[in-house]
Amino acid sequence: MSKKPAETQKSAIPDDPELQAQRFGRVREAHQTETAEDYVELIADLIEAQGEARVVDLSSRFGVSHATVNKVIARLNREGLVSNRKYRSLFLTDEGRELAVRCKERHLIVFNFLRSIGVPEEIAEIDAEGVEHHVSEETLKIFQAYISKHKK
Amino acid sequence: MSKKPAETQKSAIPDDPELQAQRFGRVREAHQTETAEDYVELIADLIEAQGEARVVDLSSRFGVSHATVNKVIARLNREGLVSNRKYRSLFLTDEGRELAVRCKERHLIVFNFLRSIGVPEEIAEIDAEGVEHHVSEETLKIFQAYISKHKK
DNA sequence: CACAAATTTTAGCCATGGCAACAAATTTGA
DNA sequence: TCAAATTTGTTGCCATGGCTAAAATTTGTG
Ligand SMILES: [Mn+2]
Ligand SMILES: [Mn+2]
Ligand SMILES: [Mn+2]
Ligand SMILES: [Mn+2]
Repeated sequence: MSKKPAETQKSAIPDDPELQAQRFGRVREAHQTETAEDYVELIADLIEAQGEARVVDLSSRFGVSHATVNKVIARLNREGLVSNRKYRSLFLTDEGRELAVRCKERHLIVFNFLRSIGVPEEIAEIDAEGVEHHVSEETLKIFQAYISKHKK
Repeated sequence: MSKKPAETQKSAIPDDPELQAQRFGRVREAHQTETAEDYVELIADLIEAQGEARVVDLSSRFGVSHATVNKVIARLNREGLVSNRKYRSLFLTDEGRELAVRCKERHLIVFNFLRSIGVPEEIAEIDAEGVEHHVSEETLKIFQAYISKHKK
């Protein structure tokens, strides 16, 4: 029953269970940090562009209710990424600011890479927003190298 | 306070709020379907490789408890992707099988693309597992074209 | 100032996907 | 055969991130 023709199977046989589990574990980890990453990135952008970041802005730019934003902000505060006082605009802690910088760099590399292989701008914007959280440092370096090599 | 030097800012000004909201909405949509995609894909692989897919296998390969697997399977059943009878191994519905095929194709394209730009095998395996869910059809076509052009 | 509008917070609800612990069924093997 | 081991299912807990509705605060206007 498990005697397949010894041909080189497409892939059929999933790899070692533990290896596979590690990979899925990595994806779950990424999901854990994803919200935090997008929030600090957008907060940093808003502060830079408008001088301050308000719940209303996050709400409209993320496309979620302000109640949701509040709940997430509470978590980020608890985790030391955001510092906020009641009814006042939002600030990043040092840690939050550092994370934002790293995320913006990464986001831009993913976006530029997609553009450089020919993905249309708006599509690249959409894909980058999700892909960024799942690209390893190694792959990021390769993206960066590719961009450098292919820019005029 | 909001008077920046009129230089060409890196990106600073986030784009139109509604556009941005659409992008994040897309990412949230992808997260909705992500679990289903990985499950049907793995179930299909297991059936192909071992003749059947059991809760135990999913549990060990995803690296989560069997209780979690059970809960997800219940949802996939409710959504018409998986058909299962108590204490029996798992099956895909026609719809589930179709989804699995599409997901495997997409997964493979993402993986092969990463390999073709020089990402090491295991890194490519890890990244592909997350990236696959956030790559648009358009980008996928570009990936595919790139692979075709660069295969020896 | 006073009051209306906008913003923020809170409360309470839901679905998903994690977990441990216990219960039930099936399979294995002595 | 039948007891032990394995597998599967169930229950109840938690955190996250969605929502609506209502309350509290700040802001802006007359
Ligand atoms: Mn993102
Ligand atoms: Mn981003
Ligand atoms: Mn995946
Ligand atoms: Mn996959």
